Amino acid sequence: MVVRRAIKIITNPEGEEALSFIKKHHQKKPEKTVLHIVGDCMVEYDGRATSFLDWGQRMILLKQDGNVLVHQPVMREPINWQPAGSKTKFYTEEELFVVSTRHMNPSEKMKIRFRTILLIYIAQLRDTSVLRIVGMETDVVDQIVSDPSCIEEGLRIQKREKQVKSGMIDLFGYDKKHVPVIIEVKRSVASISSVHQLRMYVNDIRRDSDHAEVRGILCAPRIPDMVKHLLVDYGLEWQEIERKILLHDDDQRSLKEYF
Amino acid sequence: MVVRRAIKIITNPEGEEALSFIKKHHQKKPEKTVLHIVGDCMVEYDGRATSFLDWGQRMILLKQDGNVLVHQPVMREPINWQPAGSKTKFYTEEELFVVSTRHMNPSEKMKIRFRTILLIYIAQLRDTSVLRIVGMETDVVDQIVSDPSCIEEGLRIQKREKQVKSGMIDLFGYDKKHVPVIIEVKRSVASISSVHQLRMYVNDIRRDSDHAEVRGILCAPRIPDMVKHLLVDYGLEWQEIERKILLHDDDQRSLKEYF
DNA sequence: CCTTGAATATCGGTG
DNA sequence: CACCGATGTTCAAGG
Repeated sequence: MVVRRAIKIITNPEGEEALSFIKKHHQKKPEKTVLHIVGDCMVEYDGRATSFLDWGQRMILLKQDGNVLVHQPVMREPINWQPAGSKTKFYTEEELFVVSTRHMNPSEKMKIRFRTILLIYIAQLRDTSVLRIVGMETDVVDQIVSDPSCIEEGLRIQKREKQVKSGMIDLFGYDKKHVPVIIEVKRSVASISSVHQLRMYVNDIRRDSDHAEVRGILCAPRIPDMVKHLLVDYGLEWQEIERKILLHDDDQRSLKEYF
Repeated sequence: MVVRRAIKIITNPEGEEALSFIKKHHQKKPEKTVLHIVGDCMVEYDGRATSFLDWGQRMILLKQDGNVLVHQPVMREPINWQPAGSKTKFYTEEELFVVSTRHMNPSEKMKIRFRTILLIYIAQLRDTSVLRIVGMETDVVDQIVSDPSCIEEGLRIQKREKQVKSGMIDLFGYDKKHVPVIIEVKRSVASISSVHQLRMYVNDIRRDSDHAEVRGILCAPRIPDMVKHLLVDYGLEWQEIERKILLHDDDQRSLKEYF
């Protein structure tokens, strides 16, 4: 069944026209409508930061949850925005159409003044679908727990998520010589801060246990040379692990069908 | 169909209509035009991850730089997207209008199939303005330099951006008892890694100077309790600072004028 | 080109 | 509500 829901459009309106158009179609139930404006505007923002954006042609999107996005013709990110829960008012000021948005906690406000408006549309969109991410990554921690030999022969894992002073150790165990082993797992690229983290854990365990020797292993899909050098400096070890992705059968079928 | 000089609009087109509309107005110079589609669609994505999004009414934005955003009626983030540099093709498949986007390195593809289209517009937008943000971290550093007493009475700043082994110290000076003081400034929320950083700097200075005592102060607008505890553990200090915005005269005027 | 760190990060899960 | 960790993070700066 094809459902065609209402969309209201106005092109090239003057300020007052735009205002009455929005008052008529948006103000009643803004929590059910999206509003899109294309036009030449300038933007002021004050809140967590403060910014000014001079005149230019942009696309403004007001969503049902109060999000307001100001998109330039390039870039993935909006150049300005207001977070969900923001309240928006519309008015004219010196014949210019103004969109003014406020948010509480954190306190933020954004003001968009339009010099020219090319298009406004207002629509009640319905979308109940949720994204299914099917490339379920096999949990590396699970993988190591179920088969510690993938890290090293004779390794026994004793605990996962072991709390120590500096934070939470991903995996804790002992090697075949009964030396304590700390394993820090990173999902993507390991960074220098991962090394610091691991180093702190090793120190914590060294202090708290009677073992003079404590090993630390950093596990990640990719470990830059810089990080490896630092690991060597601190007497730590590493293991580059592969990310395994499991697809469900029906997703396999879908993938083949669509691409 | 309503046509204006700077923006082309079509409403409620069938698949073939939509296709010829886009071929006519977009395909010539996609690097100069933005394209926006509102309609009932489903989205498949495969690349760094893999995902499926079932039918629903969404807003699709193709930007001049190849970015493609799929926006649901809620949320600040696009539910699906393709990065800048992506190439997009349009065609019909079993009478459905399809937008297919590819990106190289990393290899990613996204396919949007439309069941119903409410609106398409194509526009050549011009926006040369850049965002001016005021209230940067350097301002906080400036603030402390110009008035060290905002941190502590008797504090003297000797150097900013002092290079040590582990990195760059934001501010270095001495307190009223001539004890070296290292100040690490964070623009927003301080994290545990900030503590590690500061701790390394303190150790560096302790090693390189003859002072047995070296103080380290973490300055940030917000410091979580966890981080404070860690600071206490390591004998470090902190100061929650307020972001003061130093505005240029014209910005002052703007702020006063607009808010 | 690679790497690093910041962000008005956003967003979801957990206590 | 606060905090923490992941993100298909994105983005800009620096080597």
